[in-house]
Amino acid sequence: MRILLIHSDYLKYKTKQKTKIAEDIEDMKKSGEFENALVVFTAVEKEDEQNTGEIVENAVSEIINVSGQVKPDNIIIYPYAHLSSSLGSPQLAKKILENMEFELKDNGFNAFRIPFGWYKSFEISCKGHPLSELSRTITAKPGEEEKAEEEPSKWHVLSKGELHDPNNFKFESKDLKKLTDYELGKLESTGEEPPHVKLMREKSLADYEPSADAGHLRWYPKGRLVRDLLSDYVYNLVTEYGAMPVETPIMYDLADEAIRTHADKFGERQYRMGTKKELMLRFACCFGAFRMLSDSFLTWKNLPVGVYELSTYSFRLEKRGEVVGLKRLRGFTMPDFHSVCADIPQSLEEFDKQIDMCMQTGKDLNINYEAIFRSTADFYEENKEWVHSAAEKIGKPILLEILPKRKHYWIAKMDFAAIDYLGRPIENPTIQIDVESAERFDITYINEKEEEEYPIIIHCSPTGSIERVIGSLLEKTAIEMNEKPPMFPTWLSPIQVRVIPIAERHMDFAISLAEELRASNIRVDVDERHETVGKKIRNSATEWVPYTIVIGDKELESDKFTVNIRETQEKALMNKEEIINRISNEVKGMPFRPLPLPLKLSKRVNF
RNA sequence: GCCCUAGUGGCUUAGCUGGUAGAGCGAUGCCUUGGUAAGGCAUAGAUCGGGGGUUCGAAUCCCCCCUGGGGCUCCA
Repeated sequence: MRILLIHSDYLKYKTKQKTKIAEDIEDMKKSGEFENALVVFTAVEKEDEQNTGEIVENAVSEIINVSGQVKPDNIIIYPYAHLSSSLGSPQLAKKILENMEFELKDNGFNAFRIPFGWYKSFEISCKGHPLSELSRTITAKPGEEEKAEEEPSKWHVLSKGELHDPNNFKFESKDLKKLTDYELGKLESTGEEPPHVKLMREKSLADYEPSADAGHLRWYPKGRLVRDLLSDYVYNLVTEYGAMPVETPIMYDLADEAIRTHADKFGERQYRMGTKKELMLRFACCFGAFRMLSDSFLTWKNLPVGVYELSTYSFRLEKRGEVVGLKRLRGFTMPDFHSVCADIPQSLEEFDKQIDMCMQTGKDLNINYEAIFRSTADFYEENKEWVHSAAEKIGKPILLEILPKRKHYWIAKMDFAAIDYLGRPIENPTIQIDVESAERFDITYINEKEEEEYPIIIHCSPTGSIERVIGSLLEKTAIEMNEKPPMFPTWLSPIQVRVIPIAERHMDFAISLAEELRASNIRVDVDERHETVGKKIRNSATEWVPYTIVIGDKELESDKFTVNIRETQEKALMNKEEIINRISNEVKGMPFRPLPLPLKLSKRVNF
């Protein structure tokens, strides 16, 4: 509930015209005038409907509090819808306002309620003292009993078809142990900053943009390249799986009932725009995908069918203190894949394939995932065998959460998490079986009996957000720092080969070598600055360049080059073909994009 | 959002209880044309996060705000 309190010399009002939701009133209530009045403009909001008693109580106590300070003769409850962008239903709103009036009278105040649902003219004279204009947001604190009643989830470790108590399980995987501790709230924090935050800036990938909102990043050319490569990777993966890439708007009109209901599930964590139309920014691709699917004609022959979109961007108004680095953003890019399945059995088949797809990304990106399977108790009981076989696909113990009752739109989901340097999970891929949205968005298909039916929808993000993938890769370099030099895999390295000419006379040769490598789809650059070889080698290393080639007199004479290999820290003698073959082999099957930077380092901008 | 903590050239930072900012890296210029993780010299670059206050005088003390980090809570 939103209220605006005006302490006025007088308030005059007159009803003019009825609206559809107008209450019936006696003639004497059609106009009125009140002196020394505390006018409480009030908007009842959607969320107030959960707990009307508490809302009335809190609103009244706030009004009494203010009136104790300004000492008005009258308190006027004035229904004023324009204070909120998320109004509750008129019937309930009226009821709440009536109760407020009653409570105030009961407390001995001269309270009066202005008629609801009429167009009214009014005139108010604000006193203008410091407390004469106040606004308040009234919320119902969640009742203690209500919280206590909610049954907690049951946690297990599922290993080789058997359930174990997480508190006594002998963990072989440190990562699963950490994930379990985190989920059960047992993880102790060291209070450090995750190392990827520093790395993303140091490597000129991304940085905070203080002129935007918190949690929105600027991406420098190298970072943009890495994002694009990962996007290409997911695109190739899901299209191979059969998904159809689409693109949908990033904002939606909350006047649409289905959009509004789906959006309201997200609560305060969304961006809303106070434009003429009440718009929200999407927090996932669901809105566009569902609207597209509900407008398309589906038959059982089409199913299962999937649409895929890379959400550049999704927006979530995460709480201020939760926004950190690449791990949790307010604007992020999420591969979002929705597949429509005829029924539960078909959705389980799809789920299995999507587990394979998520596992594949772990392999391709070389990120270790630990898995959590979550489902309602009902779903688990009915599909125990399938759950266990799905868990088997992970090939190691997983965490299992059984929720006593369904509280979200999904009945079963699997989340995959990477573990960061500080031992905390970064939630990456996810698969969810959604049993609510088809009906809400009126997505139907024609079954074999020619009847219209609601399908099951699976949400899947095979990698999780692109930013989190980059974050996980950076965290991994920090974790492995002592075992090997930090770097990206070659296919993701913004610069794959650096050519270093020793003196001026080696320049032409170096450039032509670079151009030949570039022609073989290798991202190569030339450090032709007037610096010592030692310094250029060092620079190349701090930029994590996998291959560095020094060109001097010897190289002009022979066809062999001395190549510094970052991964093994070896110096190898290779000819041009060997270099090209080695790199092509290393990046095989992975996307390629050309170097989006000047070939010559002297031309390069320092971000 | 709440609690704790921090903010000094592009980056890393020195600056004790108030006296008007010092360095390294980087950048630019000159010298060096060199063989595998920092060559030498010089120059430029700072409204000390912003606003207000206390004071003869504030990077330093006080208040408000912004931004970063950590914690709580939360991630349908």
